[in-house]
Amino acid sequence: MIKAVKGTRDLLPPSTEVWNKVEAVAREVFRTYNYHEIRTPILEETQLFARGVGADTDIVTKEMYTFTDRDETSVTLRPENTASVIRAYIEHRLDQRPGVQKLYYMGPMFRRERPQKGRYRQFFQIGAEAIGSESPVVDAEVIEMVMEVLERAGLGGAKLLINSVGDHNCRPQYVEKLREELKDAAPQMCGDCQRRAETNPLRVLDCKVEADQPIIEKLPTIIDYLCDPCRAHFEAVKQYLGDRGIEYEVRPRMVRGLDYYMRTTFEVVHGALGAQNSVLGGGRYDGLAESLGSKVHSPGIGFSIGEDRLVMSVEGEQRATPLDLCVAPLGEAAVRHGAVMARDFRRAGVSVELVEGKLKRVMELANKLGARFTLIIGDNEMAAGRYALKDMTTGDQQSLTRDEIAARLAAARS
RNA sequence: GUGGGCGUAGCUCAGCUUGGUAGAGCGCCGGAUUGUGGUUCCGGUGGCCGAGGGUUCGAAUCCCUCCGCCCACCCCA
Repeated sequence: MIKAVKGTRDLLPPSTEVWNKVEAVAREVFRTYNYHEIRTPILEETQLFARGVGADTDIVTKEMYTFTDRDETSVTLRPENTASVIRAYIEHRLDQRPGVQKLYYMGPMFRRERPQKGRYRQFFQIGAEAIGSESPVVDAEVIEMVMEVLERAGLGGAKLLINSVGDHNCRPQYVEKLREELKDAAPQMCGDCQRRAETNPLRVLDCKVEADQPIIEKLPTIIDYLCDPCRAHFEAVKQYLGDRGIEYEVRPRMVRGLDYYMRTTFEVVHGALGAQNSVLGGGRYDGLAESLGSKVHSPGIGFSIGEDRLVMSVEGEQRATPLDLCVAPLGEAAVRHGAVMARDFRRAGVSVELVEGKLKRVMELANKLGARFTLIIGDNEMAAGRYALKDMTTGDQQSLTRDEIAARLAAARS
């Protein structure tokens, strides 16, 4: 028995209706902010992620699906999409196009982690990138937009967390300071933290071990060490969010896992997601283009929604997709007659299922399919040009002409 | 990579402690006479009990190994 590979899954109806709805909502919101879709390959040269995401990150060191192609180049199934979008931006000289480039995407990403609730090896992201501006106005607009998507997708009770992680100017100084403090503090902390103090000091900040919290609270935060330009940027972002009435919480200890982030970072969390409670993450990446070899400075900011997680927290009771009409032809001649009628109704936008068989069986099936109406076509009906249309909710049945039926169906759909 | 929980019918699960070669509900299919669904009643389909090995006269049940799924750590979407 062949099964879906570990960490991947089949999305079946009616759940796929929810996915489509979420995607449709996102596209509609993106449209109103003048974002346009970009589709990049799922397969990229491994170098792209090593340089873009960061050679020392968990993603690159142990989570990528990498293999050697037949021409000996190393290729990787994309673990995220920002690096690809920037690659495409550089490759196609989108910096030469007028204005800020506002791009969105949706599709599968791959990371070889141990699966658990809300975490899959193939997962789907809906994301957007605004490239070509350093303005905090853009930061606020991007955040506003993604919050709009969440709200219109039906997600309630989500919490927006923001932070600034500084830039190449102030962050190294902060990390240095943190390292210093940790020399004294780390020995009293959990084993993981002692290890992290060496490898990645920033990670100590979001340790969840209860006993470590008092110590962590005394450690300096990046916010206190921001250089003036970074501080001004962060203050502006907060002000613009305030102008829009967007509620947020500053989390000075929030750390992001990708190296390219600088200045603004943000995240939205939601309960009922299990331990993986983050629905989306994003931030500014002003140096990413350069680290991918671009000669033009291309500052940008973007986010990525975990679509699996969004669907999970939005998904309520799923009712089967409604069917407008079930056609029940009685006999061979009626099947031919009914098939033509079905085509005409479909052309008018009505969803139609044509079912052969004994009337009783067809009626039972129509009921199970949730058909709004059933159209019975027998010899009498064909001779008279009037057909029996049964309203499955009320049980009423009327003898109507084609045009009358079309009108009834149209009326019921509106 | 490391823990913990769980694998019995399409689905949700009982049976396992105290071994005697499988059950319920739902679903699916059919019937309750002619071209009418939902409710009810009757009948039926359906399982190498995750896989392999061991103990035993006999294993879904006890023991070992493996595999799979889930949850958590880690990390992140």
